[in-house]
Amino acid sequence: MKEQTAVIALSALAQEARLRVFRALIGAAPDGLTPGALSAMLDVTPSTLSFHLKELMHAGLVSLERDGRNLIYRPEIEQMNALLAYLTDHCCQGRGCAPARTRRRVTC
Amino acid sequence: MKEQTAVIALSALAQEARLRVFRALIGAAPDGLTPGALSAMLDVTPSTLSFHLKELMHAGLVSLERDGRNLIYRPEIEQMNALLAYLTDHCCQGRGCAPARTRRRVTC
DNA sequence: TCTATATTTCTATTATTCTCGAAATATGAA
DNA sequence: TTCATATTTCGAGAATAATAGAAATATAGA
Repeated sequence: MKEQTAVIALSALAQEARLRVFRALIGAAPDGLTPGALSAMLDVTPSTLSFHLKELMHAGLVSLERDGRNLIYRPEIEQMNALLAYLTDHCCQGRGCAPARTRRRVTC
Repeated sequence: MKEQTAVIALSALAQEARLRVFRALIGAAPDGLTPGALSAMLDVTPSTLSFHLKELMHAGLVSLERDGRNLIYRPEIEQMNALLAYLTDHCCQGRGCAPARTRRRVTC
């Protein structure tokens, strides 16, 4: 992962409403959630929610599928895993500390 | 980890200069680095660097020790691990996806 | 086609964050 | 105690991000 990509992904998560949205999507994976459901459960106005979902999309952290009248957002687990790896890579210059010896990955 | 703590930690990392500082400290763990060394290697003015280090301290992502005339900053690995866990917990409502079956942790 | 529902885009306002020079503080050494 | 080095704090300007109402768009069904 490039530095700029990581900054964009971290910025997307570094906001209360967006972090709630992302975690709600993680919890609802792999089914996903509609903006309407998210708006109701997180008490965010539709236009504000839409703004935040766009940020998460731009960061590659969520994906979107249309199902008839409904839109379904889901978390992009691989992007999340790439971000986690970026944050912990090269720990202790590779020597000694047994970084990433056990790795946190989400597989769904 | 509380939501607010996670937002603060993510905000601390969601900025190019601070992400570079944090990763430099991860790479230099467990020895740590002085502000002078960081300022030189990352080409950030001392006052700007100090502002960013304060943000990272506030987020609990780095710690500080004085050694005579030098200050030594180090990454707070446990806070980082807590953040990684917060981001991936409750994936798929615990069922099915084998989340965190293998966990990314940095141990130094 | 017309209507209702779901969601996004636009626009303006408000709020927050970043940057860096200058001044202040802390330490060790002469 | 005076000086030099290292770093932080202060302050103000510039840049970026968040919010939500109103209008636009897209879909499905009557």
